[in-house]
Amino acid sequence: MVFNLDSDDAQLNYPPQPAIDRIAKMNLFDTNCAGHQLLEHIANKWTILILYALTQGTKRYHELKQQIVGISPKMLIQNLRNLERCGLIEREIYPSVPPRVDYSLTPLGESIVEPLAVLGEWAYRHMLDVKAAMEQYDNTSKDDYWEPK
Amino acid sequence: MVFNLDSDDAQLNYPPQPAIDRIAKMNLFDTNCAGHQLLEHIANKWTILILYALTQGTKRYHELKQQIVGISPKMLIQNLRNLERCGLIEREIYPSVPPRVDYSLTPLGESIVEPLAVLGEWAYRHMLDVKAAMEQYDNTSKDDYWEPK
DNA sequence: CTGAATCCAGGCGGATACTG
DNA sequence: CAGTATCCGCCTGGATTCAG
Repeated sequence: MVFNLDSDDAQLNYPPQPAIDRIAKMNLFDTNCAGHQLLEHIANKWTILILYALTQGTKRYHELKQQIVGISPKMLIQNLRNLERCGLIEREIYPSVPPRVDYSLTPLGESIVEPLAVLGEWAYRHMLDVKAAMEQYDNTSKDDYWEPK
Repeated sequence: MVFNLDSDDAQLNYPPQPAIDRIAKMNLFDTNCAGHQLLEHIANKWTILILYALTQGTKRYHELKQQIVGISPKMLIQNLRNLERCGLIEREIYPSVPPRVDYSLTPLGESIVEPLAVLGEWAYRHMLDVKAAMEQYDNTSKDDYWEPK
């Protein structure tokens, strides 16, 4: 097998090392580890959805607001700022009237698209399994497992 | 190309379709979509760390509490219950004195290990880039971009 | 149109003490 | 040991309004 060293992501899954070993090598449990803190930034609902939206290309503020149903302007801006601060997205301002602001992924931002896509696909493919499990849990646990006060 | 239908994960990355196309096919932006709600459950710091820990095998309550630095008993139990409800982990009770409770991944839970490992590796490999970006952002933005109140 | 600012309720989440 | 229960600060995050 030949590694393409130009692509960071390409060699990520090869050689196919067990996930347990790969995880064990990272000290993500350490609060002081930068990777731990980075995970905290990424691991939230809105951030992930914003990155999903931006994989489709450059978008304006109101386009994002429209696509990401239910997000408030405050949360949208807050997460956009956060992503910009992390260097994952870029903010470009066009000094026109009315103003126009474009958001797009940086190269670093594009590098996280693949991992997030994998995660999203897992959610999409197993959502019914999880839904069924939750319903069963809610039914059984109430009756013969634990009384709900 | 031959798909191994026995393995869910095996066919996830093949054929190598662009992430943008794969994401576009999922309506994860729809709040009503079960996949969207599932993402909300997964996308939080503690849940991910718990799943990371359990990839190393069955663990007891206090082992998890010890490994996941900084988690309070309340958050640990809350996230464990949540994961159990989603069908990702299993809780086994040994009626002994003192009591012993083992937590382990279900087959469904094991299926998410790989996506999470990919995400963790991304965080680990790019944490310095992000850290540098954040520092630069904090320095420049304060002076010549926006005054901090 | 793109935000900033303010207000405010709800809930997240930590600390602690306690139970089986 | 493995949680539960309670208190409570504070921060999230929504709604709304206003500004450039």
